[in-house]
Amino acid sequence: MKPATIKSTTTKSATTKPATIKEVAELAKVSIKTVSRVMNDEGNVSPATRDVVLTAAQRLNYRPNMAARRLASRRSFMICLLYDKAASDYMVEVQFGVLERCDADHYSLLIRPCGEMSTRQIKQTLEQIIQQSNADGFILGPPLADNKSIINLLQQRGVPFVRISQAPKKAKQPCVGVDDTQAAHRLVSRLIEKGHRRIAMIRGNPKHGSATDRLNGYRRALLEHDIPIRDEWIVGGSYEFEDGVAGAEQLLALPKRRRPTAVFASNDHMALGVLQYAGASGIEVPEELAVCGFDDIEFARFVWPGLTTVNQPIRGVARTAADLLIRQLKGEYLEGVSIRLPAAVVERESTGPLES
Amino acid sequence: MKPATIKSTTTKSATTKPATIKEVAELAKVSIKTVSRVMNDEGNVSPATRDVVLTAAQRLNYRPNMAARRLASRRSFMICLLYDKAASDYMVEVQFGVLERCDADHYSLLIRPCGEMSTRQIKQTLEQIIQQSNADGFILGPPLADNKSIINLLQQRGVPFVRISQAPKKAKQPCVGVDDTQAAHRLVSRLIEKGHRRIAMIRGNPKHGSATDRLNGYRRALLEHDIPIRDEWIVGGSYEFEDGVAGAEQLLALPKRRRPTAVFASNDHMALGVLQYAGASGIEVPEELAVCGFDDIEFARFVWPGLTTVNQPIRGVARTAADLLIRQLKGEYLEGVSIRLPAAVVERESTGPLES
DNA sequence: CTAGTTTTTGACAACGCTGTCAAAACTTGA
DNA sequence: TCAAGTTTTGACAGCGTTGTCAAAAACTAG
Repeated sequence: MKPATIKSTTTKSATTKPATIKEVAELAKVSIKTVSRVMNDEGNVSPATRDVVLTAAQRLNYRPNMAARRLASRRSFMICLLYDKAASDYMVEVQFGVLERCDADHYSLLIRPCGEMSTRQIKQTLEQIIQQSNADGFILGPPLADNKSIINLLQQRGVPFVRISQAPKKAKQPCVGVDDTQAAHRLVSRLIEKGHRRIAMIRGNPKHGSATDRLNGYRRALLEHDIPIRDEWIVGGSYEFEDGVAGAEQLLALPKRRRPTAVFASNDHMALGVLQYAGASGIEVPEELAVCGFDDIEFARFVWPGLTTVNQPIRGVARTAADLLIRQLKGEYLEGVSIRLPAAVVERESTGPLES
Repeated sequence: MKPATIKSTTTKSATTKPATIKEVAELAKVSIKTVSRVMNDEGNVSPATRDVVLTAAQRLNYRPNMAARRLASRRSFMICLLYDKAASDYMVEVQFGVLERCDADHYSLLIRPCGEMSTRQIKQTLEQIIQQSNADGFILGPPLADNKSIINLLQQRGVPFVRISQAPKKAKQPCVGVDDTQAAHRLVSRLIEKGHRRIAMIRGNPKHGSATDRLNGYRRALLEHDIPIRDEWIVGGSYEFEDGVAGAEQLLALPKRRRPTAVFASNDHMALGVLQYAGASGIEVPEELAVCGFDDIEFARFVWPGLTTVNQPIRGVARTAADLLIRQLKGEYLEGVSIRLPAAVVERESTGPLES
C-alpha cells in the first residue's frame, strides 16, 4: 500500500500542544509503529514511506515525547556524571565535553556532585539514580573513578559506566585519561635541560591515581638523568593551594646548599601556593626558584610570572568518555578499553625566560 | 476495610528488578491509587493505611518510576538551568545551589550551557527542551536572564522560570540577585575611607546588568564624598583578564598627577589583570596602587597580594532561585517577586595593610 | 505463474504511573 | 436511628511511546 502524499497546509501554531506520534501517523496515513521506526532509524522502512513520515513529522513539528519513550523502552536516555566537587574549572570542562557528545545522540545529562558524601552515601545515591531515574550509564570523574566500592556496585548492578582516571589499573570497565606519567616526565626533563639538578616535588592527594603517576614521571626523569632522588625534596600535599604554601616553606627552609632550585608541584593550585609563598618571602621566581605545576588552570596564565604547567585535554577526555559510554549503550563491546590522551607542556615565565 | 498488617520477610535481593506500585499495593492490600496517594503526600489517607503502605514500600525498596510518573502526570520533575559559559567557578556554585534545592524535592536538573550559541539557536534549543524533555521550569543565569527575546519566548510558552540577575527591571518573573550597586558602593567607600581620592574603575561587560550596577555603585560613592567623577578614570572592559591588563596600562599611562591611586575592577578576573600588569611593570601594590575586584573567586586569595573584593552569596542566590521556581511549580503565585541578597566586602592586602 | 523467501507494515498489548469519578466507609446532628 | 454530609478508598481509563508478532507486500528462483 502506497502511503499518501502530504498536501501542504498552514504550520501548526507555536502555542498548540505538541503533536503525538498518532497524529503524525494519521497525517502520513501509516501506522504509529512505522512512524516510530522512522524516528528511531530502525531500518526496514521503504524510502518512500520514510519520506512521507518525515515530512508529516516536520509539518506537525513533531518531537517524540521522552517520558513515553523512556517508559516504553525501559531506557532513560540519560547518563549521569558523578564527581567529587573537584576543581571547578576541571569539572566545567568535563561537563562541556560530556554534553557535547550527549547532544549528538540526544542523551540528557544528569550531574551529581558528591563532594561531601561518604562512600556509603554515594552508593545510596547511586542506587536511587539507577532505580528511580533509570540512568542508562555513568561517567565517573576522578577520584570516584578509582573507588573500588563504587565500581563494584555499578558492576554488580550491570550498569555500564566509563571511568575518567589516570590510573586504568586492570579494571574491565573502559577508562579514559591523560598520560600523567609521561607528561610529568616531560615537564621535569625540561627543568633538567634548563640546568636544574636540585628539583623538588610536592605530591598530590594520594586518593587520586594521578598523584602517583605524576610522582612516577618525576622519578623517572631524574633517574634517566642520573640525578639522585632525595626524600627531603619530596614533600606531601593533597592538591590544595595551602599545601603549596606549606611545601614551599618546608623546602625553602632547607640549608642553602640542599635547597632546591626548582619545584614541581603536582597541580597548579599548589604551584600557585608556592608562587605566593615565594612572593611573600621575597624569593625571586624564576631566578632563585623555578616553579611549575600541572593542569593549566585558567589562572596559570594570569599570575605573574605565568606558570609553566601541563595542559590536559580535559574536554577531549570527557568527550571520549561519553563516546565510549554511548557506544556501549548501543551494544558495542568495549571491555578493557583504555584510552590515554597525551598532554602538552606549556612553558611560561615561572621556569625561566621563554626564549631559552 | 482495614488494610492488612505486613509480616516481615526477607528483604528483596539487590539485583531483583525494581518493585512497582502494583506490587506494593498487593503487599499492602490496598489499591494502587492509594499507594500513589501516599507516595505523593496527597492527603486524604488514613494514618493507618498510610503506615501500612509505607512499610510495604520500604520492604520492597520501592521507588516510583520517574518515567511513568512523568508520562502520567504530564510533568517532568525536571528543571533546566540555562547559562552562558560564564566564569566556571560561578557556574559551579550556581549548580550546587540549584541542586541542593532540587534534591530536596526530587527534581532533576538539566544543565544547558549556551556559550557559543546565538539567541536564535538558544531559542530553538529551548523549544526542544520544553517539548521533548518537558522541563517544568527554567532558571536563567546571567546574562541570559536579561535577554528580552528569551524571556518573551518562555513567557509566551507559559513555562515558569526564574531569573538570576542583578537587574530585576520591571519584569514580572521572579528574579534573584545580589545587590551589586550597594556592594560596589561599599567597596569604593572603603577605598575613600582609606584616603584615596583618585579612584579609577574598569567597567564590566555591558551585556551583563551587573556591569551597570557596579558602575552606579562606584558613582554614588564618589558623589556622596564630593569627589568628582572623571571620565578618564572610567575605562571599558568586558570582564576578561585581558581587559584588566589593558585597563591598567591605560590608567597607569596617565601623567603622574592625574594617575589614579586605586582601581576598582568590575570583577576579579580584570582585577587580577591589573595586578599582573602592575607586577610586570614594577608598580607596587598596594603602596603605589590599590586594587580591588568583585566576585571573590577562588584565586582572589591565592594571589599575592591577596585581592580585596566582594564576596557574593552565589550558592544562596541559586538556592533561592530554585526555591522560587519550585514553589511556583507547586502553584504559588510569585509574580513580581524580586529578591536581592547582600554581598560582603572582603578586604585583603591589595588595598593596603589589613590592620587599617 | 507459483512457491518460497525476504522486506515492509500494522494491530495491539505493554510500560508504571496519575487523574477522574464514583462507591464505600465513616461522622454528625436531630 | 437515619439522612446528609465528609473522608477515605478503589476501578479504570489514559499518558505517548516501543516491543512482539503476525499479516501483507514485494521480491526471487524455478
